[in-house]
Amino acid sequence: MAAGRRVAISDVAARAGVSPTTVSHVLSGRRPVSEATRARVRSVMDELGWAPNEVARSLRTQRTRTIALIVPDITNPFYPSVARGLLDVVSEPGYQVLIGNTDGEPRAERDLVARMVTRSVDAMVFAGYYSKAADVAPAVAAGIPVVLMGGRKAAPGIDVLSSDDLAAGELATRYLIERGYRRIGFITGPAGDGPPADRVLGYRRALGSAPRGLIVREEFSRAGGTAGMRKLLDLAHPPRAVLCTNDMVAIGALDAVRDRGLRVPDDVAVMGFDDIEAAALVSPALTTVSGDPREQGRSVGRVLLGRLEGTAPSRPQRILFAPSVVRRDSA
Amino acid sequence: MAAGRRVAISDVAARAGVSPTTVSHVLSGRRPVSEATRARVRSVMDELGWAPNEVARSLRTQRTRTIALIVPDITNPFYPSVARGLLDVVSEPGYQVLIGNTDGEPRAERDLVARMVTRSVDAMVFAGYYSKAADVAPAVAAGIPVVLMGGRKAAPGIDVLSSDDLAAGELATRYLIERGYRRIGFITGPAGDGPPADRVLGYRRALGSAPRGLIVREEFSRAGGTAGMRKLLDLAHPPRAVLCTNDMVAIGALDAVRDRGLRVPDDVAVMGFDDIEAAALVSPALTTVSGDPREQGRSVGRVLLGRLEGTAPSRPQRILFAPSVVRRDSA
DNA sequence: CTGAAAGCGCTTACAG
DNA sequence: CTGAAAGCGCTTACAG
Repeated sequence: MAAGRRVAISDVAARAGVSPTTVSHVLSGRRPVSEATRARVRSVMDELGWAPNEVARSLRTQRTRTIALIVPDITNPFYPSVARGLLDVVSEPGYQVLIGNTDGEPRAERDLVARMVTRSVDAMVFAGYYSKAADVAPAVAAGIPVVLMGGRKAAPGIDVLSSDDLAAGELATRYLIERGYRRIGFITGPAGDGPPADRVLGYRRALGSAPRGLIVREEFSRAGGTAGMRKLLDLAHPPRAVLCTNDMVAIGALDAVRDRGLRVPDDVAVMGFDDIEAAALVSPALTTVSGDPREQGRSVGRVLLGRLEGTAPSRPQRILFAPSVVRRDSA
Repeated sequence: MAAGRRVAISDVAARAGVSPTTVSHVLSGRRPVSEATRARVRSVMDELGWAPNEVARSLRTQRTRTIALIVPDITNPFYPSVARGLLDVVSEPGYQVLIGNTDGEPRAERDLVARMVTRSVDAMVFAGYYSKAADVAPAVAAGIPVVLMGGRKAAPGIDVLSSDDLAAGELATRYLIERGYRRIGFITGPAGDGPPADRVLGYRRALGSAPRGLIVREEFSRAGGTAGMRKLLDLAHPPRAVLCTNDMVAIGALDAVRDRGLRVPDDVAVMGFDDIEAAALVSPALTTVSGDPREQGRSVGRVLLGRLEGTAPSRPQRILFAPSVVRRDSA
């Protein structure tokens, strides 16, 4: 299939009767080349169908124009959206993205980070459920700019971009309050920290007073949502609105309301977080709070591009993404 | 940040008092190295934290251990699953995947294919809504093995793997027939070819006789499904079961049934294709036909690996993926 | 069991 | 305006 040797810059040079140096310069425009020479070289390039070998170029320039994107599960719709946003901004300047899937396994994470360093990626975005600076230490040591998504704090050489879950919890709660709800329940997961805990924190903050017995802990799943909603509905004074830690849990909560022969939002309003695709498709369509993952990806791309262009070796950033309410029918 | 020059194989060699040749050989195991030397080199590698520079290695070996995955929209959940399946099989042998998003635009497609060739990817998977051999010609010309997903026919240097949509249409229809349905409707999209047309073809084939007036054409959308179902329900003899060209259309059909105060599946059974995430989450949960995208990705990976190992320069393959019914509550 | 040397295909000081 | 040469960091014939 491969018709012998690939054509190289030396072939173009020979055929055009110039040196490789000149060919390189007509390509880059980094130094003047006479009009005549330029035209001749150009036409030989076309004739031979030559394009510079990126690998050779990378070895020489020490830049690969490659960005590593390491995620726990590319199948979780949040990450493809992030990838899309990242591509939106880095494709134009010529970067490509190398994808890695870790399943959240520390071993796979270490392996992937190491391999990406070995491949001399120009930058790295590392997303994890609980990302820490230690996870990307080898990349930082190699001088590769990295942004951590979903982490808690910036560190030397590491920018951190995360959803503002506290703000999200607060926003959702205030949205409900503005619509006249006073007794608002919350179905969350097992105790712990991270995004779920922050969402509850925001809820408490918006409410001012700590709601008594209105926070229920279940699994992070549809079944968990169903169980949680049942408990809330069985209360002497059930809440008139309930916040669910994510959309999947909210969908489970919807199931429970339907099973009881009640109506959403007339009998209970239900609200989720994340805005997964299904949120718009269930019935009633779910009102939820979104962190706009594609925009997060774009933002990550911009930060990285800034680091790559080295415009001011500024101190590590921590950016929190403002959430917004996606208003639909369930609340 | 970068602490000066990266450590290279020559640094390891110097420090271990051997030649780079030997260091390379202890790494590759391609020729015997004395026990003592090997131990010394190994310990210097650890001490210096050296790992071979993949870029230099690629330039020398002419292999990048990189596979390009070019898709129309990484945000369409089918593709992340394919990506996952691909990673499942190619990660172990050390390949990484470079992702490209085309939005189905011919210009972007051409650009990406060209760039990937320039980067010397070892293999390419190109997925499009209507993939053609011409789209990947530059890769084939460069001797890069490519598999086309969603294309119609194999060609020299190109393997084609697609969902078997005809079988899917047939399977869905037979499933319904076995459950006692006789009048079966079909909501499809505007006339054309490709997967939707094949699904209808399979339906006709399973039915034997051409159903009169039970095929309805609408947009490929939720609204299209709603409109289509309304038409079907307005018939003098409405069908008792309806197949929808994809899950989104089926979800729209569900909306229409609900609006009429009818019940699924008691009054009408509804079935979709693709098994998108939302299929399991709507109510009633949608019975659908799946092409198992992750398995498709794995299969693509295996085909590519076979080509890369060059085990038998076999003729181009065309593989059709057998669909299966995902039985839930709507039919 | 080990090493010197060539070469993969570029870009970029250096020199004119 | 142009070219010769070095060098990025490896691997692999070739030689001993």
